[in-house]
Amino acid sequence: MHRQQEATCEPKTVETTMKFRSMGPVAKRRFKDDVYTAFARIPAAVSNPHRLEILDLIAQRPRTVADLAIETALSVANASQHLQILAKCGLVTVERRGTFAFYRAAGTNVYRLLQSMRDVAEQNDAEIAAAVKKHLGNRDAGISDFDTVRALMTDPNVALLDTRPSEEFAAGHLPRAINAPLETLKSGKLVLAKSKRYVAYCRGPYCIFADEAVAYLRERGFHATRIALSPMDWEAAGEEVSRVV
Amino acid sequence: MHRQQEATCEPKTVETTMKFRSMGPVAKRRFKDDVYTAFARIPAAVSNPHRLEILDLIAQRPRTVADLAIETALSVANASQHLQILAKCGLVTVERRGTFAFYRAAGTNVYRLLQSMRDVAEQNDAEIAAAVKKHLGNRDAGISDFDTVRALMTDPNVALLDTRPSEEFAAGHLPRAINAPLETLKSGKLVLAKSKRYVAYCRGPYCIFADEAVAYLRERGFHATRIALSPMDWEAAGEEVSRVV
DNA sequence: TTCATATTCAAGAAATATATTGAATACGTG
DNA sequence: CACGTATTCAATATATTTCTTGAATATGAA
Repeated sequence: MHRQQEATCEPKTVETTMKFRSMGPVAKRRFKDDVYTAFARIPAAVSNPHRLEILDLIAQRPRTVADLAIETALSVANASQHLQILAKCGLVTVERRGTFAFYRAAGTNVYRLLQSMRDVAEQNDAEIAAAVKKHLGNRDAGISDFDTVRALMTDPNVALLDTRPSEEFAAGHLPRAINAPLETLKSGKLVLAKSKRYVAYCRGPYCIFADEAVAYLRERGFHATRIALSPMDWEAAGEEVSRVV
Repeated sequence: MHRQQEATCEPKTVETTMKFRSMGPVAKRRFKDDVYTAFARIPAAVSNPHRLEILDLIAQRPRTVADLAIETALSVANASQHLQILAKCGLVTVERRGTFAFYRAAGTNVYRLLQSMRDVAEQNDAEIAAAVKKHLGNRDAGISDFDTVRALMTDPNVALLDTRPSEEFAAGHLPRAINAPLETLKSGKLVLAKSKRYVAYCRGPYCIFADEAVAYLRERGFHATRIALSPMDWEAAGEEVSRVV
């Protein structure tokens, strides 16, 4: 609820609320059932692991059905069905170009929903921490504090590395970040300095692109760390991301 | 994700990330499946209309199973099962006193999750607006802007009315609000003035307590409007609510 | 101890969600 | 037009969720 409105002290509900007609207990129950059933559509849409993964992926950049099917290891038909469920309640939008259907996240409020789900999951549900620990051990996803990241962005001794694929970098990255997926690092095309501090980020705290990049750099004697903040977090907080034109 | 951390520029992930071992494609898929399955527990828990209603109710104040069963028109056994699902992933906590089990919302982050679900639902899913309109017509839930509410709270010509039951008022209300459920208004125990502006609130934009109070007051010639903001919104934004001791 | 009450448990039926399969549609290209 | 490709549709089998029912447990009071 509650998109912020202009601060006028005179509430503007006078005439509309006038029409309120009181409901009997049966009508009240029907009303509640209808409203809660309607609202439950949203969590139902994101209550499936595959749809969560799909949303995370298209939050990074628009993707076609076939793209998503490959990345999520689903059949194309199945991916299409999941996307339709997401589209039906407005979480994603489609743009059709020729035979292709480009799906994208409907808005930053969708990402904010994902954020607050993760927040609750991490703080309240021990089983989630266990699932992550099982695969990644005690690894720390790194800081996600905006002021710290802002400081890193302007520090001349720091190089911010966006370790995601170039398409995602192009669709939106942290200001001053350099696109450095593992392949690019391995290719040796980037000139690195031992005197620099490399700070890597990727899609978020549970993405391992940044971990891979950090491990690679450290093995070669560079100073590298990861942060948990993603460009989506940055944008969802109202900050500007940079795009490749 | 992303609880804010202290702003230290030196990331503290140095040793832990050191241990990162790269995964093969099969391990990566297993990792993603595990993580997304774990995270999906949270939306799955809130994807049921009855559990949404239960959460909304215990966000207002702790309640027993029997209480909730009555308020939601569920059988006690069914309500208990729903509560256990919510408890299993940490959305609610139980405190047992004698034979009673008091369930309460686990924290403000749970309410924030509900908020962002509502936000997405309202902005992205037309079917939800339709469900509300079907029962309430074009009624406006009123402002939910914090600065405006702050101004109303200090305006001497305005009386803030908390139209919820007294138990919920006691558990937390907006500063300077007066508890005025419909029954209390009808009882005539409250001294009202035509010169005052009455501003009513209740559990949130889809609660009709405030509408009922406003309709009652207007019929009797008082100046009354409703706002959409609830004490939970107020508290979730980091503001202080008042409690009855 | 016996009883009443609050809650939970367990088993089964009904409803819903999901993945698979193969076919259908729709578009661009030669 | 015919063909290849991207996507969607429709039907089915399977798995999961939900509600109901009746019993079980646990606590406090008589």
